[in-house]
Amino acid sequence: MSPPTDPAPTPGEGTRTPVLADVAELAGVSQQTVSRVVRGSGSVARRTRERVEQAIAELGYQPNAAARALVTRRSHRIGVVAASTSLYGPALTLVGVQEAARAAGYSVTVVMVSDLLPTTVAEAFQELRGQTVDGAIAVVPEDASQAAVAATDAAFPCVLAPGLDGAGVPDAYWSEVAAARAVTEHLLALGHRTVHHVGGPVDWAESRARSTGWRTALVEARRVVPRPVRGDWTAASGYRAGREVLAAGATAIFCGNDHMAIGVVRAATEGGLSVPGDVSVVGFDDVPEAAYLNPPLTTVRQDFTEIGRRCVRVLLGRLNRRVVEPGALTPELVVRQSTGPAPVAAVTAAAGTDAPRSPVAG
Amino acid sequence: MSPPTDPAPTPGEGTRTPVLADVAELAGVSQQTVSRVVRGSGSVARRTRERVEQAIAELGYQPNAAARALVTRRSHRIGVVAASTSLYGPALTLVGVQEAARAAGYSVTVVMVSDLLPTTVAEAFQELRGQTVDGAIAVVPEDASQAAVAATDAAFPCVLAPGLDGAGVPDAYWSEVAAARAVTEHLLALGHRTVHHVGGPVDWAESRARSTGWRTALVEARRVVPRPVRGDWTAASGYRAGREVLAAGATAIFCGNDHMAIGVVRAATEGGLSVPGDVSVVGFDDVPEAAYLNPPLTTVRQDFTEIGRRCVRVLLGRLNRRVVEPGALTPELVVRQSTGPAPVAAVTAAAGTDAPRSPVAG
DNA sequence: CCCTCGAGTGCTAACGTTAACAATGTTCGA
DNA sequence: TCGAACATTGTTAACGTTAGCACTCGAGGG
Repeated sequence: MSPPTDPAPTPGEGTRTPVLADVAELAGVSQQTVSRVVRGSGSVARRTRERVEQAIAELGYQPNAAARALVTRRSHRIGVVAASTSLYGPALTLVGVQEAARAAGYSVTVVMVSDLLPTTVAEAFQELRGQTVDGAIAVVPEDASQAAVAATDAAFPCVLAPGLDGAGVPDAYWSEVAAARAVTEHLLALGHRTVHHVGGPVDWAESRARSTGWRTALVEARRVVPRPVRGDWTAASGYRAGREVLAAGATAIFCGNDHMAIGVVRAATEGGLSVPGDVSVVGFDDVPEAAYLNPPLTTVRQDFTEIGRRCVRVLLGRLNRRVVEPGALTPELVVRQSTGPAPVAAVTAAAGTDAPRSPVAG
Repeated sequence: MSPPTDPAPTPGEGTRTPVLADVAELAGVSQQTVSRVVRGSGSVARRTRERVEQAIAELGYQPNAAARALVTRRSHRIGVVAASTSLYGPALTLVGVQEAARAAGYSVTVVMVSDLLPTTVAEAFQELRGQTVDGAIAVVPEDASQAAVAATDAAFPCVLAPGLDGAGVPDAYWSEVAAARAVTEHLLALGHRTVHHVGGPVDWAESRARSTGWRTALVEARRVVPRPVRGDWTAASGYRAGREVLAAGATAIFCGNDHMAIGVVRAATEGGLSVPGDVSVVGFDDVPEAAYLNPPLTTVRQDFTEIGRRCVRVLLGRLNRRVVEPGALTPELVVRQSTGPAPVAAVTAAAGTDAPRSPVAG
C-alpha cells in the first residue's frame, strides 16, 4: 500500500529505527549510560535509570544485535546442523535445543543438510562459522559430523547431539545399547528362538547402538544371530525389510525405529500373519501414535527433547570454559500389544488364526 | 587440552581469525579491493583478483557477517516463528523454508513458541526483529500470528505460512477447502448417509478450512451435518474423539489429520468395528506411514515442503520490493483401504464381520 | 595535442555498540 | 578538615565491513 519511497537517511526525520544515541539524547545522558542500563551492568543512579528506561519505552528502542556482536565477539546465537528435521527424533531434539537455548538467552540458527556426505556437513559448519554463531550443535549422524567437527577451529565449540561429544564413546550410546538388549531379552523371554533385526542406516550411531545391543543379547543367550536387514527409517523401507525377514521365517522382529516397525507390521499383515499371534514386532522411539496403532506397538521410549536440552547445556558450558557432565539418559521399554508368546509352530504358512495364549515354546 | 590462555589482541601474533586487512596486506592491495573481490562487485583487474583470491585461500578468510550486516543493514538471514516443529506439517514446511532460503544465500533463525497466545507470538517476532533478520515467516496458526504481524514495523516484512499472506483469504486456504470437499464427496459416493468430522484445533486456519470444506459438501448434498468433534492433532485426541463420534453411530469419519485418524481407527477397532467394513476413516496430510498402516489410510496428500519454499519466495520478493504471486497448491485425495462402501445396516452393534462388497445403500 | 572517459584502485567516513579509562562529585573515617 | 574510596557519569577508541568519493592512469575523439 505504502509507496516505495526510499527512506533516505535525512537526520531527525521519518521513522528511522531508534539507536542508542537517540535514547541518550531523549534521556539527556550519554550513550554509555544508556548502554549500561540496557545491559544491566555497571552502576547507574536509580533516577537516571528510570529516565533512560522511559526513553527506551517511548522510542521502542531495541539494541542492534549485529553491532553488539561486532564489538563483543559474542552473538548469543548458536547454530544447529541437522540432517532431516522431519524425522521424529531430530525434530524433537531440535525442540529441546530451542527450548534450552531460548531460556539461556540464545537464539538458534538451523542449517539443514540434505545428504550426509562429510563434505556437505563440513560446509554446513563453515557456513555457521561465517554466520558468527558462538558455537554449534550437530544433530547429524556422528560418522558424517565427527570429521567436520574435528576440522573446525578450536575457537568454535561444537557438540555432537547423539553422542553429546566427539571425545570418547558417550553415555547416550550405551543407554541405547542397553535398551536394545532389553528389547531382545523381552522377546526371548516370550519364547522366541531368536530375534530378527530391521535396523536403520549403518552410518547413524543410533543404528549401530541398537544393533549392537540386539546382537549382544543374542550372543549372550547363545542364540542364532540372523543377518540384520537395513532400512532408511521410513515405513516403506520397513515394509521391504519386513518381507525379507518374514520370508526367512522370523517370529520376532526388533526394528530400529517405530516407522520401520509400522512397515514390518504391514508386511506381516499382508502376508496373512497376525501380530502378535504369529510374529512379534518391536519398534524404537515411542512416537506419539505408537499406542494407537493396530496393534499398539511395543517400543522403547526415548526422551529426545532432553537430549537437545543437554546439548545446549554442554555447549553453553564450554563457551564459558566450564565442563558440563551430560549425564545419562534412560530409554524405557514400553510393552504393548505387538509382542506376544512365540507361536507353537513357527512356520511361514499363512494361518489366519490368532492363537491366543499359546504356551511358551522351550 | 589447550590451556585457557586469554587470547590478548597482540597484533600479528597467534592464530587470530583473519580479517579483511590481513588479506589486503598479504595481497599487497587495499581493503577496498579485497572487499570488491569478496563481494564480486566493482571492477578488479584479473591479475589483482587472482592475487587476492590466493591470499584469501591461504589465510582461510571468511567475512564477518556481523560487521557486514552492521553496515549493509542486511543480514541475509530470515527468521521463522514456528509453533511445534515436531508436528508433521510445520516440520516439513520448515524443511522447505530451509531449502529455499539456503539456495538464495540466506540462513534461517528459528524461534519456537510453546503456546499460541498472541502475546507469545508477538514476543517471538520482536525477538527476531532484534536479531536483525531481514524478514520473518510465521509457521503458526494465523489467528495467533496475524495480530502480531500487523503490529510489526512496516520495515520488517513478514509472511504467514499457511495463508502465504495476511491480506485477503489466500489460495492455500481454498485448496484445503476443496480437498476436504473431495474427501466428503468420496465418502458420500460410497453410500454413507453422512460424514462425521474429527477436526483439529479451531484456532488453526487449516482446521477451519478442512471443516468448512466438509460442511459445504454435506450441505450441498442435503445431508445431516453432525456436530464436529475437535482434537489437538494427536492420535490420543483422535482416539477420544473417535469413541465419541462412533458412539453417535458414525459410519464415515473425516479427520483433520492422519495422526488423529490413527486414533479414530484404534477406537473403532477396540469397539469391535472393522475399518472399512463397518466404518470408513479418512485422514489428511498423507504422512509417509499412511500407506503402511492397518488398514492403509485414505488421506489427502499435501506438499508442505513446497509451502515452505513459496513462503521464502514471497518474502525474498518483498525484500526486493517485488510482489510475488504465491500461486495455488493442489492437495490430492489418495484413496487407500480405510474407506469402503457403507455397511448395509448402520447400527452400532459390534458385528465382527467385514462385509465385503456390500452394495451401496441409497 | 588536449580533453574526456572509463577502468582500476585507494582513502575516509560511516554503521551502532561496548571496553577502557578519565573525570566528576560524595561519603566516610581519621 | 583532608584524603581515600566509592558511586556515577562521560570521552575516546575500537570492532570489521562497505559506500562514496577522489585519484591515477591509458585510450580514443576532436
